[in-house]
Amino acid sequence: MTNIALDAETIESPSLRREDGAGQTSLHGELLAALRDYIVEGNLADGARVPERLLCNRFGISRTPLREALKVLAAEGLIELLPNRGARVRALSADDLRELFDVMGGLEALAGRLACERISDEDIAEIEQIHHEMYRFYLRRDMHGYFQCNQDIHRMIVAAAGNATLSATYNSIAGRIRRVRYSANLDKERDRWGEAMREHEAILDALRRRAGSELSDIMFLHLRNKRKAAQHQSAAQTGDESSST
Amino acid sequence: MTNIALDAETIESPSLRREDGAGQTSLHGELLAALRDYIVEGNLADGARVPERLLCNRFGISRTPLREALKVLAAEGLIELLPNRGARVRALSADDLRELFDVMGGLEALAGRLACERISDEDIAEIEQIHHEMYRFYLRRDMHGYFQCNQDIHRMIVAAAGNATLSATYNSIAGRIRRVRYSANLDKERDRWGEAMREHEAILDALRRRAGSELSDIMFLHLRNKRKAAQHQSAAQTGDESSST
DNA sequence: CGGCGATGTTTTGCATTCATTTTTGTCTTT
DNA sequence: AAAGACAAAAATGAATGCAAAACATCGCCG
Repeated sequence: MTNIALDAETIESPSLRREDGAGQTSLHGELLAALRDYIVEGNLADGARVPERLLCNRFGISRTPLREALKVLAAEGLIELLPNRGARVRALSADDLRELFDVMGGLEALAGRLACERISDEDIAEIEQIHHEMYRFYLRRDMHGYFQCNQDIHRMIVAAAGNATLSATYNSIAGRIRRVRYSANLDKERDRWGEAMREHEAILDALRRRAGSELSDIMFLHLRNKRKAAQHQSAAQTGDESSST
Repeated sequence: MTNIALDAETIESPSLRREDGAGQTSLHGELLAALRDYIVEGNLADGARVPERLLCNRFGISRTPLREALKVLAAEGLIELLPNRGARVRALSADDLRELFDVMGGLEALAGRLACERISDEDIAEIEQIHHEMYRFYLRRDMHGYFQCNQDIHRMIVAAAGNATLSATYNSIAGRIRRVRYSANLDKERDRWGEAMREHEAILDALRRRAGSELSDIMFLHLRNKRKAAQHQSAAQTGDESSST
């Protein structure tokens, strides 16, 4: 009776692990997360239509729960629904990226401000530790490690804000941005790298002093600079590669 | 063949106007908006279960599109889905309100900052006009008119930020907050009223000077004070009414 | 008399079905 | 040969059907 028998052995059920141990994971929630990852990880090209039938087989479910998940993803802004023409992966225009980065900057600015109000010395110490680790990666020119630490720090600041609504909103925006590939050649932006390190120093300094308003500014500008770097690189990719001004 | 004939004349189709004129309104979108309004406007009590069958009749649709809309509203945070136990209207705890107000403050702070970067003199003049109108309402102690202008100003600043993603996020958060009833006896908070007016003066001043960072601070603190007022009042309502300290 | 378990009803979640719409492929016409 | 028209095929959007879970009612036993 299952729809699994449709195309014989088409089914790999790539995700959808039904771990019922701790959290009640209500197929819908699982599927939603799986499908979101599937799209965020770039398994579908920009603007491509979302193949319902295929995904149904892929995840071993019928169209109803899949379509429910699609509506949610559309509300999140990850895909768009064209009436009678199905769902498309939403391609991010340069303007969309500008918007997303700025909103992300606003949310991080808020996170910094709130974090100053309630962060403990221990949490600051923990962030400092990651920061030093990140610095070592920076000295070693280890992009991957640096990037990891960088993300951890930002995540920790958002967490330190103690605001679940903020975290959820932040994650949603971050997920949408994550779709774009900052093809790892950030090496070209060596200057930016050093600048980013200095900004992180300033972030830590403001955090230590619990200077909320100040940290808020720094966080926003930090993201603004990140945005500029991303835009610059994006332009360099789509345009000619040689003209580095 | 319509399912309208279910319970004879039960159908009033309270919303769901199918205006096909300009925008393609894809039943799903219509239903989503209608259902959101239905809940935001308080037609269902806090924590009440969302009656699928009833709403299907109410809107003249089957369970499938309704359930799709419910998933989206759950993702938005307006309702919560309990596995195998349907949807409940999400009751906002004091902590939820704190979070929502702070996020709203962060978003308005961002809106102010961005608005300073790109707002035109004409738009500022327009805001000033509303501001003066609001001031007249304030002098006349006309709560309703004041409140209307107030909201208009905040909306205009968000719009002036020129960031659709920000607007969407802002509207989502604002919608969730709107569920709580600031039962119109804000009169009790006369002091706060004057304070709010002064804050709005400062907002306009910063906006005129395009002092983004400064405006950002003011906006956040403005919302923070609003939050305090709301919390204070909420406490007064749930607790004893007489102790106005 | 109160707590507990069985049984029938309702509700939920998902699969399936059905009516439209869109898309594709072919054929005709100029 | 290109453009348009038509028809077949597929996909979409919504309704309905069905198994399982929750809920309620009632009888049973302590």
